Amino acid sequence: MSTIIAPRGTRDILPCESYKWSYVINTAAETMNDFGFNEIFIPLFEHTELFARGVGETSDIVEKEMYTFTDRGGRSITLRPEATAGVMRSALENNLCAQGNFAKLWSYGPMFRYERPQKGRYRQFYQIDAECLGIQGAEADIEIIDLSIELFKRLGLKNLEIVLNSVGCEKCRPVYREKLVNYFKQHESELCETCLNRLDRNPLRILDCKKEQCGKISDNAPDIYDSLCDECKDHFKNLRDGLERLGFTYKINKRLVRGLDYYTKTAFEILSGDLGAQNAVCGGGRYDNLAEAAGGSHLPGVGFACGLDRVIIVMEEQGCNFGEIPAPKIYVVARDDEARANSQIITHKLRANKIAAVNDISGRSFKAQMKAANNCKYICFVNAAGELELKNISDGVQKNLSLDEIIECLKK
RNA sequence: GUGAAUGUAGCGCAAUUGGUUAGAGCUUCGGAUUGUGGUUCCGGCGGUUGAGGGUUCAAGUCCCUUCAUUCACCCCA
Repeated sequence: MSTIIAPRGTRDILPCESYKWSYVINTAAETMNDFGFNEIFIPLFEHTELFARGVGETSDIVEKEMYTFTDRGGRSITLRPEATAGVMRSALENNLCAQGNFAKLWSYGPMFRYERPQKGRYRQFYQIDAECLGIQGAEADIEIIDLSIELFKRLGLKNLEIVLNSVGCEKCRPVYREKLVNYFKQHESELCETCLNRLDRNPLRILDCKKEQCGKISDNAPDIYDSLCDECKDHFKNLRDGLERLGFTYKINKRLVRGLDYYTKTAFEILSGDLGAQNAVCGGGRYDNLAEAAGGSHLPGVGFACGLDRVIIVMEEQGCNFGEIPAPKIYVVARDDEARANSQIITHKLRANKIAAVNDISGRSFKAQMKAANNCKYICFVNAAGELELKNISDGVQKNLSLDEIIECLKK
């Protein structure tokens, strides 16, 4: 019988790494709080229909990447491939934006997509998510981008690039779409096979094709900015002005077409040069039609998703700080075998006073205990008679103290 | 889903190109020395060479299958 291993594309975040994840999540929680975003917990799975309708039938995610199964009640269920649709569903279901109110929400957790794993890409991967619902104006877009940049700044990430685009709305996108199709039809013979496929289903994505021949054709394709309606033009201008007022530099990329169908107007990505081919650490944009697609009433929104796995890879490569590696404050060393019971009692009492304490519970030698104690700040020696000595490891000072005195000393 | 590379102690690696009982290092455990730890020295544990099949007198090494990892394509966080 072979031993069972983790499924492809999943992995364990082991203790030697998990503290880094806690650090990033804690930093995110602080940042979100400073921006007035409230944490929300939503299910890891939803009705398949939510993603099919919300994310879009023609998106790659829905077409080939979802973990979908039928539950025992015959319902079609899907492990969430992204968070926005679920947050939107929850906001509608719980009337978070009733009576013209808005909601600023954040969340984090695992997402699931059936893809071939590679650097910075897993089948179960983690995202930090922020969504601002109920606000039509570009101030919300600006705040969302500001928030993502501030988060990365606090994490110490360097060499990031903001890439910006507008993909229009339900009024102007069809017009642009038609122009595009007409243009590409003239060059049908030169397009690659996948792009030919996109021509009918999702022509905007041809702009995103990285093949050289398609790229050349796209270079002369109609410009989306010529097709934007006045509202979208204004929105995009307000966004750019706002970002400049905050001192951000960004790049416009007309080729930036988010893979999820629900995006309208603003689309943005934050890229890092320190990843491989999967260089986006954060992606987001505005989705004013998602609520209706999910069967609700009109509710505009803008948000981002930040790839935790990728952020941590970049932070490691850039030598960023992950805070202190957690270690107990004090190690209770049994002087001999007869003192072992006492070491457990003392440890128990220290913990009851909220002092992080450990003792050896594996029968190790005195020397081994001393060695293990080396990553603590203090050592407490115990003998069979229950007498205690406290040693400060950094300066080597050691003195006889009662348990109460030790607790008093460590609480400072 | 496609392509390429890789898979040997817990970890990172070696094994004279097919040849005897698969080796050191780090880690771990024990001992000695050091003031009772972080240095040094000695010793122990640790392996069905990813799995299955084949070729051969002989396979870690060659062939096939399979699983997995890594990187890239596609796409995305």
